[in-house]
Amino acid sequence: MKTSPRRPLILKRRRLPLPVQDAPHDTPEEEPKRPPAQEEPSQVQASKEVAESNSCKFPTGIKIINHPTMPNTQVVAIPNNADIQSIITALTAKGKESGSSGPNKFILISCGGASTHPSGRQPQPQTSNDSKRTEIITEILGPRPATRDANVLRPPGPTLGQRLENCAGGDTTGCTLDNSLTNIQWLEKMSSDGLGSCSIKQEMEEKENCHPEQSQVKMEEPSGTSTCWQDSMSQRPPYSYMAMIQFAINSTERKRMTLKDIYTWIEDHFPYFKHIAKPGWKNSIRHNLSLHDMFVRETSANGKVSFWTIHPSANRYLTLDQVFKPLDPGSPQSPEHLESQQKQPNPELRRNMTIKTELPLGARRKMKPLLPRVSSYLVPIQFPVNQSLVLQPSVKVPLPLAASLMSSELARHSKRVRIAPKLLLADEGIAPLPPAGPVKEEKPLLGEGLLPLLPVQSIKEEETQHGEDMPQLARPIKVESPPLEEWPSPCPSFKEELSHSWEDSSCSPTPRPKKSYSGLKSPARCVSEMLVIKRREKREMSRSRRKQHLQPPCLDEPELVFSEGPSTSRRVTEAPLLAEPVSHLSCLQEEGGPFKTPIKETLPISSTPSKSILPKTPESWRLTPPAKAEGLDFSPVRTPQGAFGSLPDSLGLMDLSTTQLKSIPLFDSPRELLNSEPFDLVSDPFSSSSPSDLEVPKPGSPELQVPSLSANRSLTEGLVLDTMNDSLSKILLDISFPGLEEDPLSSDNITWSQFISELR
DNA sequence: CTATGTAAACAAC
DNA sequence: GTTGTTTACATAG
Repeated sequence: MKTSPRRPLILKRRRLPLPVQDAPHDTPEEEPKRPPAQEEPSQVQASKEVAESNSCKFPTGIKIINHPTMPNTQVVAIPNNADIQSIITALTAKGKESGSSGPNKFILISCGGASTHPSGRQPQPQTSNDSKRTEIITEILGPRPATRDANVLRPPGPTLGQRLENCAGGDTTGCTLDNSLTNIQWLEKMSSDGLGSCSIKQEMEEKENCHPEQSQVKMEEPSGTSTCWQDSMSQRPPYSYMAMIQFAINSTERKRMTLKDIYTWIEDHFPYFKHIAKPGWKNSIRHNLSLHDMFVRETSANGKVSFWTIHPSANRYLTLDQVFKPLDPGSPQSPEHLESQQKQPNPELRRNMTIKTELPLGARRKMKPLLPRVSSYLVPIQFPVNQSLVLQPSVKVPLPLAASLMSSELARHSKRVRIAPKLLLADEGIAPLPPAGPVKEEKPLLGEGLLPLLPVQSIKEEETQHGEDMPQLARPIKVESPPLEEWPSPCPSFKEELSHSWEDSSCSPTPRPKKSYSGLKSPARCVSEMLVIKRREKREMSRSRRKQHLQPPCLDEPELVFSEGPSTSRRVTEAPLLAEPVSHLSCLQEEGGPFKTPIKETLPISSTPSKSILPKTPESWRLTPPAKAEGLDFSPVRTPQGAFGSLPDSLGLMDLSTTQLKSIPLFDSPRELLNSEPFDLVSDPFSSSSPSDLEVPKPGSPELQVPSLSANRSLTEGLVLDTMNDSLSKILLDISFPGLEEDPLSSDNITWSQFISELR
């Protein structure tokens, strides 16, 4: 463990063949799949059903709730004393039964558990009454569904809503974050998502809404640095060009935009570029478009117009909204959100920001662009509190697996699982994924963190193996596309890699104009390969980074091929940080479907291997999920809008993808995972949001850390069991109860666990 | 080293 | 002049 105690999450995934125990197969598909798009709480009922069906198997009074935004995902509240293993086993069986269609991912939360915030102000536990609960629930549900989508990933910190509340309340104190956030105020105005062309307008509206001043006032930071809206305007947005491009493109329905429109969008949303930035920023935009494989240029039918699109596999569907989502329309604080998610800028950043344009570039630069990378590990889950189901205690399931898995495999493979919710994205990408580039071997963990995608080991192996030829060729396998819907988000982290990978793969099918990289890679090359290759190439090539590719106008679907056989493919899938292997697949698939991907076929091999060849992982997507993000990346989460439909998760994914994994501690047993303290999450909600923070608790910036979660949300640790992947990962859950904000109870933060317990 | 930003050379329109 | 592609260099982490 390297690391910082703070890092909350540790995920490891093991792929085990979980012996599916016999589990009760009662309910084949219990879960109704929710349309990803919908975030609404409608599903409650379904969840009940499911629970019931399954209930038998579970040992104790376990409650299962359908995840509000994640399809095929259920949240399982487990009593502290429950036999986790048995539960895991049962869930695994259940998941297997359900198959892809049913619930196959389970987020395990200890009821007693880890409560989120220390502070916990739990208001009152009023709870005892069910009625109360219901009320709460209803409220929650009722109030605003919308928010949820927005980002799934929220920083552990107080949610926007909370902040808002707090802030609104005038408690500045409450909003410690705000301060930092203030910098970002400008963001408030922008919300783009999906707006497409309209975005601007909205933006305008938003701007109007937000009176800069007002907002400032609200936010005001104690520090006194009053960041005015203006300032914010003048300041350079904390997003990389790549992230902004993604935001722009993803703001359109078709997910494509002309260069000019991209310029316009950016200017509209980030006044800095319109008024302050040097003209050269456009050159940078173009440079980024050309450089990053994730950006694919498509030509209109008539060939006259070229549109820039984001390669589906790489696309986290990050949008500004995702990055920070304004809870309420109008709520001014959204920006904060963003920041928090992304990384909170350190104090330094703030300073810089405050400084404004005048600062020399160097100075400004310090504000490192934050990609939408969100902290990946936190998996924000908003529970609209659906009805919880109680599973009946039943027999225990045998499960030795869990423990063993956890300890051994997990440890080894540190794969993270993302739960994504949809987050949003990735950074752009956000959040930059783990650096793909370098995927350093050293970091298996890391890698996962960011890019869960690739199994490190495998990669290494491959690397060693392949000299030049890759075995894979032989076995290219097409990945079936997992339903993106299910896991929309993720992909962020690897995104680039993916993109590359897909690109590569694509090559074969459709020879593109561009050069293919070293011979075509067979489609087979998998991500892993890609990575490997990447490394090598990078090393070799080291410097140039170019991508050459042109994308044919619309390809159809991409087919992704994995070099490895199914089993291998699995790995691959596992690898993906994002959400899950599935996600990866899904991503690929997703994309595949829609577009073929032949994108850049050729890459310059030698000379400038850099990006083109290598998958660019880091880039935003890494997304995710994801995350560094980009992605979102901001590269952020993703809801796959385009192909998939909008899933909220993209953001989260992105974020997730990003960094943190490194320091994740391993646990020997599942129980350990559950029990383990939430690291410092509580303290760092924010930090979590920001990768950097996460990694190292910055002593320096206490501010950032928010003491407690706000009312609606709480952080808690949990395990994610993905039956599709047979993986078990530890994660941080950022639970927010939309709508609760208002409710005192909620505000109190009922911890998730508490909440659950109440349900019981 | 990597990711990112910036500048610039060039090419094709 | 715009759009794209590449290189090269600088800088932060």
